[in-house]
Amino acid sequence: MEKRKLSNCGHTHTCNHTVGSHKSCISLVPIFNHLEVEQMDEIMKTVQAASFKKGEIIYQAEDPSDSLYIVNQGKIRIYRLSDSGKEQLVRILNPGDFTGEHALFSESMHESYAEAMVDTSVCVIRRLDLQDFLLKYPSISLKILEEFASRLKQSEKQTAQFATEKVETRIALFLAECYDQEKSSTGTFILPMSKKDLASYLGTTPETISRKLADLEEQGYIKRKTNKRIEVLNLDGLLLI
Amino acid sequence: MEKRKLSNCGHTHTCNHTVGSHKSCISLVPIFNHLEVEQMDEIMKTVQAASFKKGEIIYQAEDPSDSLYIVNQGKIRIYRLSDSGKEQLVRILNPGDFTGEHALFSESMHESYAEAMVDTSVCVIRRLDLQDFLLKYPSISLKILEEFASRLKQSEKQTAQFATEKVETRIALFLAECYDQEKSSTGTFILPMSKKDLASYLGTTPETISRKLADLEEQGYIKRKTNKRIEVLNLDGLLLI
DNA sequence: CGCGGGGTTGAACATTCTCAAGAACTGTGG
DNA sequence: CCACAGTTCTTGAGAATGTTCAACCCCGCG
Repeated sequence: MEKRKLSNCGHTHTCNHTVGSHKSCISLVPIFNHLEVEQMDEIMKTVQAASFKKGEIIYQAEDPSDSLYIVNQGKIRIYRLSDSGKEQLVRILNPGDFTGEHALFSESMHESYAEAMVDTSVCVIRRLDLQDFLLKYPSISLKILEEFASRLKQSEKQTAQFATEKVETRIALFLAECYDQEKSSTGTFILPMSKKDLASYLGTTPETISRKLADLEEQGYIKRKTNKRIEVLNLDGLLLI
Repeated sequence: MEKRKLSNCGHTHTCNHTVGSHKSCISLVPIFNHLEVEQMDEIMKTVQAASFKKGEIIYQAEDPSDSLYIVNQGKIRIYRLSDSGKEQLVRILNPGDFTGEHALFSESMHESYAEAMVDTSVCVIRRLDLQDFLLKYPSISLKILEEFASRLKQSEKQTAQFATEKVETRIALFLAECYDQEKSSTGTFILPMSKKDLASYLGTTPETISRKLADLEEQGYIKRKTNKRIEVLNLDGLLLI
């Protein structure tokens, strides 16, 4: 956190240049997007803005966790370090995504690291402010519970995948998922991260990713168009690996 | 769900024999144990009891999920099946634990299986009843959020462990954790499940479990007293593997 | 006492990792 | 616009780690 810039934009409405972007930031988040204008304004008063340069650490393991971070612009890498020092990429946050939720409702430490992948601006809500708000407007709790439930489901699914599937299968499933999400008409999609990050995310090495992609191409399931762009030739086949 | 017995014990207070056990069941659960007597009674009115014989399935993947299950007596195995048909043990529920939370807040399907490991009785709360209750008493939401946050944290930790640690390390960490939880004065603990289940939980095979335990014993970290009872000789060593 | 399931052990095999070297890409300054 | 430096990516070969399959053991239970 070397050159971090913090500006409080809620209590005084003098810094007009950022208020607008906060609002759009907050309203992007599923948790909040059903709120009335007045409630939204109330939240806005407690929100702070912060920006981070590429490579800066937003929080790290062992830091006390007491804020929710919502991405306004940019990209954030969330990763963990194992006891043996190996890194695992947990997820990548894009505008509208948030992090910091795990410790928001219980006082505790972060167990992961958040790093700005590019210059990034975020909105910060402190735990106590959010808790007040939740007690006042219970409907938000249900939204958050929904989001938590969905993350939990996703995480348990991923755990099961690690436990039961081999690397090749995990890669194939990942490709299929990316393809699904982009649903471009060209039959192609773009890998959402570097192969290095992908390896870390899937619990393997860049070398293995490289080799398996070559295998999949050789077997006619996919075709590598450029470094990051991949064409899917046989989706059903991919899902059966 | 062959011989499942359902009895509604809330709306009429005639079946005294079970009301007591429900109450103790509910009050065991962290989510509810801070409630006032009146609120508790209100919940009790919406709770149903169910019992399952050893081996019976409580719910399975694809079943619509609309209830929270709280274990009163017995043991429940929660597991998943991968696309390729392999099974992964997600967790084992003991009295006071609950399941069904993932889909409680969003309409969806179960993705896992719940099977009674022994004769088991549970309390069931339907989604809509619980949601009403949450909106009425927001403080419960915070408790549930806390529980969710803790599960999410745990699950992400486990995912990261699968992604970065080899089987031997995962086993060592698991042993250390069991040892911690039992903190018996004898320096021993009891494996909480069969080696078969343990293999499924840790994403490996019974053969590997067997071999690694033999290795750990040979290297002087542990000593197998009986089939399930293990003595820890060098905890620090275990944690460094 | 024999049956069956879990548990253990061995040997061959499959998968993935590691290390090392070279190729391709990216961004930067001239 | 090009050349260079620093990455990231790919490929190869050998080593480590786990899995599979098969045989056997052990113990509880009918």
